[in-house]
Amino acid sequence: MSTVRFAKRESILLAAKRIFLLHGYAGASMEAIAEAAPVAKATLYSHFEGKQDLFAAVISLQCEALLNTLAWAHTEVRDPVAALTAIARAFVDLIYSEDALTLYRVIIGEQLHFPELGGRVYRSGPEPVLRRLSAYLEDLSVQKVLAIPDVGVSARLFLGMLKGDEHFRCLLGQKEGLSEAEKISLVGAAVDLFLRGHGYAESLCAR
Amino acid sequence: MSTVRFAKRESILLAAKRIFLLHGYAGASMEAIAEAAPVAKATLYSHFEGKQDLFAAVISLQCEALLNTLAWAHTEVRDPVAALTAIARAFVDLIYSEDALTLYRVIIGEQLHFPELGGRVYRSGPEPVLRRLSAYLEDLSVQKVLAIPDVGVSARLFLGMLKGDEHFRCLLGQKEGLSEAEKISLVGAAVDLFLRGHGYAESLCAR
DNA sequence: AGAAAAATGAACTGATGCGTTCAGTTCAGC
DNA sequence: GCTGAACTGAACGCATCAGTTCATTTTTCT
Repeated sequence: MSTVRFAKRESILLAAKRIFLLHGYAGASMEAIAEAAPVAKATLYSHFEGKQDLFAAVISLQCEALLNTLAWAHTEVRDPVAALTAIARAFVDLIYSEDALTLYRVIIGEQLHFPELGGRVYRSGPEPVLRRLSAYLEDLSVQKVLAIPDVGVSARLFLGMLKGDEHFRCLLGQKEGLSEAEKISLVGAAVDLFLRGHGYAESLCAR
Repeated sequence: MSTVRFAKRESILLAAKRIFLLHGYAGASMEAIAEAAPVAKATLYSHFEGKQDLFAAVISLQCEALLNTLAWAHTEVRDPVAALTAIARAFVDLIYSEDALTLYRVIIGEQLHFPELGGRVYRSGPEPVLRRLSAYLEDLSVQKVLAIPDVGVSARLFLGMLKGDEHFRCLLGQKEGLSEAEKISLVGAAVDLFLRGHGYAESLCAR
């Protein structure tokens, strides 16, 4: 029956994920993965072509998982503050999660070895949010709520404010992640600056 | 005489830099470095304790070199557009340079192995610029040119816009770097949004 | 020139790791 | 209960690599 084989495969992927994300590609050994699965090394090689294949599978799965955590809030054109805050919050929750940071670190470090995985990672978070945000800004622009000369540029600037300095420090290991208070403060400041910068007067934040 | 020994040391560091930044820590072998220096392996070990020591030395040197490329433009309080543009441009030139991107990739990937080097890298670019910018914004705030509730937050948002999405794509290998036109456009958009967002009316950009 | 310091190159140790092989065992399905 | 596919565990081949050793040569300093 294939249900047992399937379970083995899942078990291998789970162990491989743990070990690859913990030690990086070079630091992970196939023996360690087999031991952690737990599965014989021969079994491991009957499910996957080799180390690279297994790594790619793990990363793809993790990308998919991360993308699924994205909270796609409804965006009401009528209330830009709430809509932008919701988009920003979903983005921040995603990219500052421990899972995402770990994934980013591993992929960035191994980017010369696996150039195609960088694209997969980008498409599993930043890109969809960017598209979503651009579409929303386009709405705002068409409906004359905001004056946005270039929707793409503005969307990038907005997401940049959210990922900027703090995220880089997280990647460099200088920061664990963002606390709830930090997230709220960051999102609030970014939304505020963004809306004011685009001439949205009704920004009622008291800061 | 020690001038020859010094030259050997320089030669080793140069070769080590090339190879470490090209292949990463794990992908670089001491034999390859010795061969590229060119120097006998024993000589290599007479200059450095071991692989980790050599790596740390290389990274420190590279950090120092990068920091020295930073163009510290004079910041005139009277013309925020020019001053912010200058700061932004220096920052963008630094963090999007091929050398910096390579360094970031290697250090981020090896961050679990060398946690202290992350701090060194952050202090060799982002941090000094952040401090400089914060000081300048403080000036602007004190002189009532701009209303800035929290200088630190605003500075981070500004730098974030410059490093945001594009930089992440560079780290992930999805982009080579920034063209001159892209840099100008990015800096202009960020300065514009930032100043407008802080109620600076005389922003005369025609965008 | 001669002594001392440094560099060379080549071999060697010890360890790790990828991937394979194979004889024996387990287990689902008929 | 039998059959065949999947799994096991342990060993093996082969390669790479960090770091050491040492006899020989080159260079530097006195």
